[in-house]
Amino acid sequence: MMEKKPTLYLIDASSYMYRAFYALGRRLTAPDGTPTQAVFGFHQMLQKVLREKQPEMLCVVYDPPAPTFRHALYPQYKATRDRMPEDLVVQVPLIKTMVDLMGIPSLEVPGYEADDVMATLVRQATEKGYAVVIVSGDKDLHQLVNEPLVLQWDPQKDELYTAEEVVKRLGVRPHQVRDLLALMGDSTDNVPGVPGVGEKTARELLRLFGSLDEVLRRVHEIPSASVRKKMESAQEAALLSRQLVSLREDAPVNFVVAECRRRPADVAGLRALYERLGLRRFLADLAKNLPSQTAAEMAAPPARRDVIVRNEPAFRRVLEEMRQASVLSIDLETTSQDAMLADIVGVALSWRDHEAVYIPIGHETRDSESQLPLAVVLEGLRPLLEAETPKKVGQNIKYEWVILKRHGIELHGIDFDTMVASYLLDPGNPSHRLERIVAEHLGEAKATYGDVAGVGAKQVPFAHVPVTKAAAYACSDAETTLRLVPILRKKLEQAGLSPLMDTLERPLIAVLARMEMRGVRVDTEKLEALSRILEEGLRREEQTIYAIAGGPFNIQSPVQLRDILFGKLQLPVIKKTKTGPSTDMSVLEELAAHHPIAQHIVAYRSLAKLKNTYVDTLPLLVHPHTGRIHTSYNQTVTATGRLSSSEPNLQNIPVRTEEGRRIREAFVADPGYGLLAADYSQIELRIFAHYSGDSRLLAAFEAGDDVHRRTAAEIFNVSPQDVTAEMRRQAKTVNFGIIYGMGPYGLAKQLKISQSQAKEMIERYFARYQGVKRWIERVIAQAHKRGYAETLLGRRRFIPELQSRNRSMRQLGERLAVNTTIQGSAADIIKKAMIDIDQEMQGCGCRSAMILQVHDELVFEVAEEEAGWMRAMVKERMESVVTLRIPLVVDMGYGKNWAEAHS
DNA sequence: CAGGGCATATTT
DNA sequence: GACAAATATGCCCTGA
Repeated sequence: MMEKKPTLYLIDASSYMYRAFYALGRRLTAPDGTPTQAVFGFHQMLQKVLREKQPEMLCVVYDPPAPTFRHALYPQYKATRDRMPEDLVVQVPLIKTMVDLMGIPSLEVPGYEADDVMATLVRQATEKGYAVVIVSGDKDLHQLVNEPLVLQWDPQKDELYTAEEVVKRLGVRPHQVRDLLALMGDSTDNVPGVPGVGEKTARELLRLFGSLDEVLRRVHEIPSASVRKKMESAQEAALLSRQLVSLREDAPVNFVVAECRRRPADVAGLRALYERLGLRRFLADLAKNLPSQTAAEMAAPPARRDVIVRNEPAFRRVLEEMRQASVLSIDLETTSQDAMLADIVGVALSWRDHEAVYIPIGHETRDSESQLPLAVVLEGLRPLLEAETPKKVGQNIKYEWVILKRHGIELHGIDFDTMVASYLLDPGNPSHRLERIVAEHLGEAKATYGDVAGVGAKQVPFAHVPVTKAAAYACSDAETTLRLVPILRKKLEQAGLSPLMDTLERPLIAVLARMEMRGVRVDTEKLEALSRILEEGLRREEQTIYAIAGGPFNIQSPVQLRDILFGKLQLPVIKKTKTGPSTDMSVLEELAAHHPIAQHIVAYRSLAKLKNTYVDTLPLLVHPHTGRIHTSYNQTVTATGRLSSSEPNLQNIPVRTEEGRRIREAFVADPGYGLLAADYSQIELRIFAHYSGDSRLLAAFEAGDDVHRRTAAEIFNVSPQDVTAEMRRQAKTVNFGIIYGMGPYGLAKQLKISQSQAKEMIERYFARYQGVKRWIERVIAQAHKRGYAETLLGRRRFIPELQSRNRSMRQLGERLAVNTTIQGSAADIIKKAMIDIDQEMQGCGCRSAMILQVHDELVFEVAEEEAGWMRAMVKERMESVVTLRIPLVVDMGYGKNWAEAHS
């Protein structure tokens, strides 16, 4: 039997260099300032090819320097192209070096463009019976597609161009592509084509005649007189164009199988290159995608000395060593991701690079015969953990803080959190998992939790992981965290983020931990009663809807609902989603005018939402021991610097509707306590006023006016006392819209007015608040220049969208720059207030506690006898946390439950 | 049957 | 496509 021949992958280098260069903008540079975004993008593309295709044979083909034979043919060839940007020029040799070091063959033939070289290799390889995949997104190369032997693939878009796909894209078969390009021309390469003939005409001509030669031979048969005339006068141009776009198959190269085989990578060379370019994370990529043994070794962590502590003498020795340490990395292994429910299974500690210890405690496996009791371990560690030194570091150390506190140990001396540091360095990054941080900043591959305990259905409790396996994992966590600290600290320093870390985010860790632990009391009986009421309402709406629809269906299924509304009832389609007509709230509101069913669906949805998401779910989250609800405050999630809350999310508890307020009534204070709610009044608009220095906006806040009323008076040109409720409502929407960068379209939709009216309203706003307009322009310009937006306390969010070549993406980037500055500064302010207030409360040993944060609001559970003091202290701290050009104002409310406190 | 994508809903 | 930041739920399809 004949062995199957490997497929040859030909990689079109230029197109990916350009694409990577422009796609990533100017964000990536090496420590020495060398731009690296093209190297980065090229690497990503190569990794994808290697990972997904594991090619045995491949070759990267470069374009040679101009001129090529085409310039001899037509001096203006590619004359309209800008010169390669200098920032890209310097990256080309880096990319070539990288390709060489990776052991990937490459070619560059003077006088012949990469396309011609590839065409030649395609011919030679297919003649020998090899299949070829052309790795490129370029449409010129479609002419080489020749199934089944020759295919084109674009790994970045993940599109495979078969002959059929080419027809779909261009409307002609692959062999007709060059004739199509010859007729229509190609503006990027300055190929003239036939003047007046575009893509449509060219395609039609080829459909009628099959080829350019036929078109020219039977030019008198062309049905349209004008096209006929154009063709007659441009025969020369058409033939020249065809020469230009035709790929030559006679480049002076020889396809030699052995020369296209992948060679082993030069590990040391790559390491040096990546180190120099500040792309250490690539080392970890390599380990995954290069089968080469050396590459895997290279990216594996340096050998680490793990000690498993199984008896008391060993534990005492370890404690003695730790007492001498200045920094201690700590990682608890437990039975749950939820710190309030987790039981300790083991403790990993590291205080010297490449060394760590694991103390198994609660493993239930065959190799767990000798484990120290939890109490012994905790009592042994207590003095170290409660002291300021050694300094404690960790990855999400709030988790350890809460668990230790539950065991009566208060962790002191928290010095660094790698998760928080990674977040501050790049808050837009969706992952701050340890393995990703290690890959990026240490260039090492690391086992994940899933690798050790399994994922999904196959996941086992950590206690069932064998001690040796658990130890390796836990030690690697603690030890890599320790080594990350100085590296991340330095990067924070270089970015000017150290003060934000030291004075805001790090002190906040313990504050959030205390809030989570205290939790909030929920009146489950009240919720159960509410559940029954909602149940009844749901049943009633359901019956009504079935009656109108003429039969039962699943109202909660968008698909079935779509069939009923737009099929059976023939209601007009207002807007569409990706999958079909939309049935969301705004659509149903409009449909209410056409058909009574719409309002019932709105009512049903609203009841179902409240019941399923809040009323029936909150009681399930009551902690079995504390009887309270303990949310998680996530410090490293949002791109703007806000906190988020989950399990449950207490930041989106309903407030607008009557039923919603009933839910807030179920959030109650303990007996002897009350709830104090304190919220910043108009904080985002105040920040706007502060930053912009706009005289009218500043005056409104200084006078203590109702800003929305003032805005209404300004944009409707009436005196404040003549502002109607409707005018105020519209002005309020405009004010919020400005913060979010809303355009005429969005405002029109929101206010249900015409787009021209909305446009006029925005224009009037900016005419009255010219300082605001100028500031927005300034912020956008600065973000363009720096590549990031910056908040009041120096938080940075990178905005790659600003470098997009897509206009709407760029505009999104500009809105992000404005909104992040405002929203992020508000987040900075309230975080600082939380720290100040917490410090005040810790200092006086009071019984009251901060329990909730909802972006511009803090909620406290206040001991009745402390209520007066708390009220004054909280207001004072919140209002004086920073000094802006206008005062910060805090509104307060007090009551037995959250609804009452909110007024 | 788990997991992911989508549509929808809630908050600031 | 058009207005920023989040989390949660139910449906429905995909793939083991």
